[in-house]
Amino acid sequence: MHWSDRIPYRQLERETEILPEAFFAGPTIEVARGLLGKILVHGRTAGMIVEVEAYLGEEDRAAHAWRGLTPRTRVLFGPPGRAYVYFIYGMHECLNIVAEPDGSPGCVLIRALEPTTGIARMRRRRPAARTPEELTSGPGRLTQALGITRRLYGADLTRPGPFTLRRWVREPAFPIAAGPRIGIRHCRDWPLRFFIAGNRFVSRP
DNA sequence: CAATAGATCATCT
DNA sequence: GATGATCTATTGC
Repeated sequence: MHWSDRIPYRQLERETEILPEAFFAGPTIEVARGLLGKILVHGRTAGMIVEVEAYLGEEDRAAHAWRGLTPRTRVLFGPPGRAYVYFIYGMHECLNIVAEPDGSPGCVLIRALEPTTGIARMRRRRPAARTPEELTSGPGRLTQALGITRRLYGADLTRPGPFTLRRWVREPAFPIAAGPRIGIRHCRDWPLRFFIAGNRFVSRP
């Protein structure tokens, strides 16, 4: 029960369904909390979301959308349920999900996953990981493990295909905790980081 | 363990 | 030309 898949791909297809666009059209904070426990799928690899951060629109100075519409932030101002992938620190890709109705630029940063499916493939993509936690605990780590890059910028996660967000047909219950966001300068105290309390795959317990 | 340096580039000033 | 929603290896306790 160390490096083995918790959920085979076939079972994942059977027991989960794609989240509809309406799921992402609500207030960013609600969408962020709602994404906990959902399944991010890319190709034959997948993981359950255990940690996220909400980034609001013009009132949030830490958000990329704060400066308004630019070539990079274009997708944030479009319809919800799309992927906002950006490159940071000359090295890493980060995945966000666009929230709020068309025209309103909220988004949710995916910070950590619990790997469920395709773990052998994830290990090949992340040879530096020495434990299952190091595979997908961190925004740059999980994109590397799942093979997510800027190539997927603007992708629609609500359409059937290799890149989707899913929910369990029978949803389990779990405790949610909140705290300040990580690695930002502005709005440091806003409690917009949400995670599944007690989960080993959260990036900072 | 904790602290820190280095990698390295898109974006905006 | 500076900065950043990070990760890794290395050093020092």
